[in-house]
Amino acid sequence: MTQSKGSKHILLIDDHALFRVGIRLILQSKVDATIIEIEKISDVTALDVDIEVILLDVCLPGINGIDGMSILRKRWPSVRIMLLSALSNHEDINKALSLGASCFLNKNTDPALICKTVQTLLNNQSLSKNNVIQSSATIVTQTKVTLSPRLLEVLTLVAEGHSNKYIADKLSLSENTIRNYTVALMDHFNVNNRTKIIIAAQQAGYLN
Amino acid sequence: MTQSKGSKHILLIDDHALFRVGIRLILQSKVDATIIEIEKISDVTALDVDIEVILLDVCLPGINGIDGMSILRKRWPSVRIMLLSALSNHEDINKALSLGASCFLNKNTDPALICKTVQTLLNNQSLSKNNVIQSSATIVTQTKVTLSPRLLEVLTLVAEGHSNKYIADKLSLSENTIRNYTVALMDHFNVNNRTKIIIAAQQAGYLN
DNA sequence: TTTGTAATAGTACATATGTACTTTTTTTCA
DNA sequence: TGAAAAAAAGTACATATGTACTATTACAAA
Repeated sequence: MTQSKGSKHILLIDDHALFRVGIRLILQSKVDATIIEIEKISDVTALDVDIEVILLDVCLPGINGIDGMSILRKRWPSVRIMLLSALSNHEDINKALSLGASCFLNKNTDPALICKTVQTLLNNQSLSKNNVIQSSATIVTQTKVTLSPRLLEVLTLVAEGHSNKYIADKLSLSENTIRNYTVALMDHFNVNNRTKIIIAAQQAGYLN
Repeated sequence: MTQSKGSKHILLIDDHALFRVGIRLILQSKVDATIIEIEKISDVTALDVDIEVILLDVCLPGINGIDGMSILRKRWPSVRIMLLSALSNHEDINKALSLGASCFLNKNTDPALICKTVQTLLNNQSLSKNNVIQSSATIVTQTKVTLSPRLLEVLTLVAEGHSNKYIADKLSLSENTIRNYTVALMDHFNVNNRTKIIIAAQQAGYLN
């Protein structure tokens, strides 16, 4: 599988060169995208590309992967993030998923499964539920697909405190449509009212 | 007027020693409080006192007075802030007032009026409307009194995204009471729904 | 000692939000 | 080309919020 037209980009963030080489080797022949490597979260400032998928090590020098997610999200609002960790505890997993990670997986996960997952995310498909927990040592979890541009637009307006009616007028849409979008946002963030949408979106770095 | 029982504290923030001396002289004999002086916003970290009123210069080295208000508000949620400036433009005034300043006044305001205003704020009274704009050069403006402890408590819960019903149960109050409090919060921040309460409170430094 | 404010609670009504679906059209991609 | 997803809009109903008042109690300050 070689690169085609739109050429997507995967960003690999890990401070161990050896691990980066390993991942690159696993993905390179199987996945249709350019792989970019950096060592730590703060290196993203130097990048000037659109990124579709990020493979992010939890344990990093400086800002750790989980706390760094909001920085990455601010930079690329629709990016899908895969967290990688040597050992995985439930707290990390839950925090990562609630902050909008697409999955969380153990570094000793079967390479074929890593490839498959990356490709699914590149395709902007939702991960299948049957790989929620794989085998004893290997953990993979899934959430929903990222927010569409329109949802992101509505999110911004909701976060400015506007009513559905105002947003509808502003975007020349019906109030029902905006209501449907706020429902989609509540589903996405797993909350049940618009104030919690704002709080969750702030924490996940979707705003500002 | 000498100091009595509870001894209140006024914090004077200005980088010009000469001005600080001037203000101290004006206030000392007329106002019933201890006056503490610092040169810049960042010096507040060293303070370990409750402050009731802050006289804050707009033009400061480092963080300017208006931007620094949220830091001061975080430190003392109920403090009443008086902004002082040599020249006063409408933008500054409006921003300051929307961020919860109690008044904005020109440095060449009549000393007697400064004293009277400080004393009114110390007494936790609302400033009278007739000193909104005094004479040509001198500007004084007013807003409401700061949030009571109970309102601050409700604000925190609203800002966590909870419903009126939930907050009522949590505080063992009626839902009607919470509704009355949210109205008070909307009045205070000059907004018309709870999401805007959160946004305004965040900007003013009431949260975190 | 009266005046004022905070804290509490209420009523009644209008409007906004949230829940739970169906439907149509357009775009995208395998 | 055909299936899937995004975008748009609808209906109907339940619940939450916002508006606009009144009322009681307790406490603190002039």
